[in-house]
Amino acid sequence: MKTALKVYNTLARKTEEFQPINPPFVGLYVCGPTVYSEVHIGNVRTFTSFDLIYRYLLHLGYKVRYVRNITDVGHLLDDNEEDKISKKARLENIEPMEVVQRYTVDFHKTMMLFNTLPPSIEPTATAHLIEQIELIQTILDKGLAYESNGSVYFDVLKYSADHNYGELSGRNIDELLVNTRDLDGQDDKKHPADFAIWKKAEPQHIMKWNAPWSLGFPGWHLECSVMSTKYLGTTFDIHGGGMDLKFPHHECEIAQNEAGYGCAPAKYWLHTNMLTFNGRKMAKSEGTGVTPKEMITGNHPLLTQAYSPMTIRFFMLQAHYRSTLDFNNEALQAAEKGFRRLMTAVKDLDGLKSGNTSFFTVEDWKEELYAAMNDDFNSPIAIAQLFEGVRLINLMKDQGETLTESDLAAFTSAFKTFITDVLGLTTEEENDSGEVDGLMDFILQLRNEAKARKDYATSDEIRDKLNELGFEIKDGKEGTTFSRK
RNA sequence: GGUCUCGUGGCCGAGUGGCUAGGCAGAGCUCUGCAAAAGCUCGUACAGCGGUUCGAAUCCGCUCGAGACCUCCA
Repeated sequence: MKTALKVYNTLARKTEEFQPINPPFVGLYVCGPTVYSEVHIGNVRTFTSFDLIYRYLLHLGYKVRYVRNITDVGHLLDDNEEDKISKKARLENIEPMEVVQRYTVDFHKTMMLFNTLPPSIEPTATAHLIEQIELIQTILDKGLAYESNGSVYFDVLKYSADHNYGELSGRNIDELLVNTRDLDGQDDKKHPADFAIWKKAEPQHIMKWNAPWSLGFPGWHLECSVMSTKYLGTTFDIHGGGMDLKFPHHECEIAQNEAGYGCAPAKYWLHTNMLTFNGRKMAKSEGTGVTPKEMITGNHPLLTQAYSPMTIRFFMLQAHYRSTLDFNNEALQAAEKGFRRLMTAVKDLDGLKSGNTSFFTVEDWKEELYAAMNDDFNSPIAIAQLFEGVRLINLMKDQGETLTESDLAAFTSAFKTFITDVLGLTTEEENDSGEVDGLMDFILQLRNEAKARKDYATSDEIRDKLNELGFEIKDGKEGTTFSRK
């Protein structure tokens, strides 16, 4: 390969060459979902983006430990309001951990539909309470947090005396201090910019644990600091998440790690962009989230039809992970057709015969594929290159072009590997047994016999009827094939 | 109000100082009994106005428009 992998590092605000701390090992931490409701399709995009990144790192031969947490501790909505998980539990009159269980299972099922690989470790916040309490104590001991009415707050002002709080999200502390909104009920804090690392629970709060400071629950940012450190070490390679987590979540995480462990948690910070719907960000809290189920069933007022998980995955991969992607029916339908054409080519690849000469240079074609992915995981370009491959495949199939045996093998392998292993695209199961194939072969044989005796009335009738039933008939040079519409 | 991002052909979406992105849709042609599929060709796009430059969609400034973060959020 001529090019090296480069990644856009939010911390540096530029694209940098990717150099793992301990090659061939790579530590990758991604902020996972809060399991208080179904994920929406925007969440799916983020995890699909990191799935692409994970898959490509694996493909390059790195030994990746991919950690993605499950946030199962509720966190405050805002003042005097109970947290999301407790609220949901109260509304549905069930245990908070039932909420957690239900939506964790749902999350896994959904991500499997979209063919994302499971992480190596998927730790939960509730299972790491002890570690979180320990980190709070450490930060307290170092004098960078203070206790107030049973809650513990991170002392941002004191921390920023010799640390650059705001380095990730590009804010400076003075502006932050001036611009922090004045919320009620923050009297416990010395300063509005301070954030809770332990919060005393109100009596009605259901999820709570005993800690030296109070019966309460940990601050939201804490779990990631603790779990990433526990499983990947104090400094690991890549920390990822949605752009919306840059501030305050990731900024606070860095501060906690610096304060508690004395070093920055990650070398590279990668942030994925949002999915918009009619130009607006999807957010659970805004009620603008379209769920994967609604997408797959088409059961949503703004959708004119259902879209399969692979169509959606392909659609997402056609945009770069750092760009916003807007959603509409026309674009999704285009993706559906394009995806089908791509997968048809994959199938056609197996029927190709090699020749004595090659009509293009496989290595050059491959090189561009890798160059695209090495450029900060540019999947849209990689897909464009794959479509160039589709054209080449069709030329071999229909126009008599050839590759030598070894070139054809190399091309086939690269083409398939990229689609299946790197992009994670699979043929949608048509839940056929061999029965349909057998039946179709028989019917098409009858039709070809009719054609042979120029009985076009019969052959067209068969084709039209099969068409109605959802099968598309194609008469090619090498015989007749069919596909589902 | 502060910080920042973006505005590309009918739609989605790459690129980013001079070289074809790609997909879908549309038009024409070839192949074919017809059709489908496929191949080839085409539209000459970069919000507007200035500036820098031999040359800008790409750099700078302004204007307009959209969005994100500053508060839970992927």
